[in-house]
Amino acid sequence: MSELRRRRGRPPQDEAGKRREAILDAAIAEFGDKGYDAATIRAIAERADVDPALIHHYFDSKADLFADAVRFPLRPQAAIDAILEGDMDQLGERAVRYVLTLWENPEFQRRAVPLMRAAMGSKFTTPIVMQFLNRELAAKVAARIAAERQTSESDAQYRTALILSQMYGMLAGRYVMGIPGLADAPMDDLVAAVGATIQRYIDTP
Amino acid sequence: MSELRRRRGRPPQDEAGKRREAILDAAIAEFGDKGYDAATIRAIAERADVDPALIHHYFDSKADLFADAVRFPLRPQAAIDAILEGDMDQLGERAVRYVLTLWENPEFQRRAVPLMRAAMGSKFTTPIVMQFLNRELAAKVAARIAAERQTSESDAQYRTALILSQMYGMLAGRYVMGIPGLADAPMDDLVAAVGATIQRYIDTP
DNA sequence: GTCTATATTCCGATAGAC
DNA sequence: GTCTATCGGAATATAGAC
Repeated sequence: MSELRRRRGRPPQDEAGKRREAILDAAIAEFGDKGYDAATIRAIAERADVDPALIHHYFDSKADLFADAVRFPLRPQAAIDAILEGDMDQLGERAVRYVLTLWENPEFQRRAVPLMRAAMGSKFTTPIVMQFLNRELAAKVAARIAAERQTSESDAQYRTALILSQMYGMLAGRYVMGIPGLADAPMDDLVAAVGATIQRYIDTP
Repeated sequence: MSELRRRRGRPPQDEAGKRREAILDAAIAEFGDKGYDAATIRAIAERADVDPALIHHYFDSKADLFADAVRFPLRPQAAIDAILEGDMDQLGERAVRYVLTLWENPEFQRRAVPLMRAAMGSKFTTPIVMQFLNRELAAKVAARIAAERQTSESDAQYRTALILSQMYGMLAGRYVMGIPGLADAPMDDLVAAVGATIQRYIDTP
């Protein structure tokens, strides 16, 4: 009995933090498959071939583990500014191409999927994701639109929201839900089609 | 003690199915607030001021309760055909206006939100929602586009997926996540802006 | 129809030996 | 760092009295 137990006397510390990495990797996969609530620490431990208690040794709580698991994708920060700086006429296509290229990176995708799920998960998780999204992205886009197009602040916010809604729908459909026709579409097709939409949300009065 | 218990000796059967309605109403609210996994039968029972066991009397399982709670929104079925029948040139605006009008109905919205959450909830809930969506909606749209525009089946599927992605993003942003600028936009503005997008996804080669 | 009581399982988290 | 053992609670679900 007790055969679900981890094998005992594990070589203490294979290499520095190797098991910790395995835990994070398993957590990303579990949160990505099941969403935050349905994912369990025990299932993550089993997936990482690790004792559940070890997870609590490395991470204080389930919420902390989730935060660490999705930390990576927040990186692109710098590139966003560069994209917004270019000429306004091709901003739509440029933005879509950048976002899609980012998502084609499997490492990014794996960490971003749990965040996309959390954004729609509950009325409690939504504001957490939205706060980050607004601070890192939406505010900058709205400011750029307001400055260039010289519209009111609320109009810029409205245009930004339209852009976000199409971006979210595209990414959710392609990478999370796997909608047929969208998940397997060539990137260039999407850049042209959705890029034109974004551009129109920027331009049209 | 045991003061969390329901008051005993409830008037047997207020009116036919009145408590059952209260349970369904509470379930819609809980599933809408927290999503399927985080919502609990106990919390639903407390919200409905009902004993948890009574829920199991009316509904066999949590999944059954969820299914019954969101059953209503599947109704519009008939109207979809009417919208697709009209002239192709204004199909975009017509579709957006119809969808938004539907969602402005609070009864529809309350039941549709849990479904939208479930669509992004996990890799297990996604196909359940998608199957319904495809059968009731996507297939018809794709057929109409393929017939009218005389494109290949896969091209029609691609266009339909683009349309769905923008629709999902708009509804999720406006009614589920409550994105500022989108949640409070006048319906006519959205009909014009998003309607034009949908129309372009139908038309542009 | 309604509720008490409970079976059964699983959860996140902790204490402490090694 | 790793694992055993377990705490304390909450989950869904069921059996059966009233």
